[in-house]
Amino acid sequence: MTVVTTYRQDALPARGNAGRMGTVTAASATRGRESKSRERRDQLAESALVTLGQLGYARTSLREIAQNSPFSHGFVHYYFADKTELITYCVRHYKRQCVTRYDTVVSESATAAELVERFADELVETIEQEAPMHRLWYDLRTQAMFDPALRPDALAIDATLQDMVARVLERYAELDGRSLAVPVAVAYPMLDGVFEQALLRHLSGVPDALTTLRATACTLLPRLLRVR
Amino acid sequence: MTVVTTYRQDALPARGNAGRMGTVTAASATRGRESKSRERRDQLAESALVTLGQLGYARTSLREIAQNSPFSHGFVHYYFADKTELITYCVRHYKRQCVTRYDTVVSESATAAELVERFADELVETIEQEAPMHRLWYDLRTQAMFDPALRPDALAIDATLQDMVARVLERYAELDGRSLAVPVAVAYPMLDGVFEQALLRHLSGVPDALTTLRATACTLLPRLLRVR
DNA sequence: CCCAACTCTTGACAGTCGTCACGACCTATC
DNA sequence: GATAGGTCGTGACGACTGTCAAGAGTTGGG
Repeated sequence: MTVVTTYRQDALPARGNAGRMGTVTAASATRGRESKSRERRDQLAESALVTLGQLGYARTSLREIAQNSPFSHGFVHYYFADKTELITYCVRHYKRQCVTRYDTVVSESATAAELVERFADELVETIEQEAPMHRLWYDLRTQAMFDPALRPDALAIDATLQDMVARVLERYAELDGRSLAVPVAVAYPMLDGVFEQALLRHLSGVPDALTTLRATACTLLPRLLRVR
Repeated sequence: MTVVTTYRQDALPARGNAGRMGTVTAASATRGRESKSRERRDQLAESALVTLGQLGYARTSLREIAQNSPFSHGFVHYYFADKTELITYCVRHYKRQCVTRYDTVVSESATAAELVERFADELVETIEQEAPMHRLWYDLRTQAMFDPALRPDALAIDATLQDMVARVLERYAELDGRSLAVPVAVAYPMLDGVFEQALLRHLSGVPDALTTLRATACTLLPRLLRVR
């Protein structure tokens, strides 16, 4: 069984106005349709992300997504050709808002010590507020180990998250007047592993999972800089 | 919908001789049956682990497991009451043989430098030889974030793996005459994150994923010890 | 040698899944 | 205001799932 994966533009619906559409119609009307179409897709993605975060990738059916949204299950297949197309669109949609998570920490911290503290706080707060979202991300990344169709997205998001960590660490090094002891490509998986473990333990009801995460971050970050 | 989870002994089959059986039968025959029952369960687990490693937790059906084994799909339900019972039994079965993975590295390395080299080699070899097994483990751990029934097993296996890493690192510190700079509870998630990232990249066809893993391990381990 | 218990296979049931065709509704254009 | 096309809900199909009942096949004890 061979699977042919075709890349589709994010803005174009699956079957809606996907075909030839600018034949006679005015360009303005087409643009109006396109924007409305994207709007619908984003509405559905927003709703689907909640369900996906609750149930996980495998247990979430298209019907369940539709049921937890103001739309019907036929609506889903009108705007998305496939289940995987919906999923990847949802995760890309989530990615956009996730990247800016630590930007204020980077821009507002005046000293290295302050940056560490605020970074650790933000780590904890992220789990407290968006634990379902993050387990969904880990779910997708793990499924990418099995399904080749998910790998480009998983690797791309990983790269984006690594860039996010890079901005934090490089600003931290700059504030402290030192340089990074390990490349970001090493530091990111390390921090990610610590974060993932804390997420699992937090979801499992381990009481001090988040306080441990905070302490770990505070002791770990200084060790990522070169000894003076 | 409430789900009642009942813990079952590993040695007892689901419905086979699980009921009252030692009424008139000789105890020796009962023991013989028990051992044969466990043998059957292990045979099925061995076969199921291959399928699970190929398809992943969600995509693997009981029929698929049976089809890739010399047994029928009814056989599965004769020895295992539930799908989750089969899965957890399989993973426990795998856990037993995984723990001893780095024991020779610990016992045979004469110097700290040799231990680092052999540990890094073993990391790479593990991915090369048992990538499907490890993505299955990551799959199960991620599913535990959603399904509470899997959490005890996931946390238990994580603890076992952490103990394994602890034996390596403590021996490494001993050989080098230094002490660990970070507790093992921090070092394990770090190394696990690096390993997980390398596994994903290796499965995704990134060419230098394993050589990068090896280099990372060699530079990371010395940084886990206190400065002299 | 027979009978009973154990072992395992076959077949089927109820439910859910992704997918799609059909038709109703709405909107805008002539 | 008729009409064509975009938009979306309803219903159904086929495939697949976990689960279980019923009955063959096998084994061992009397």
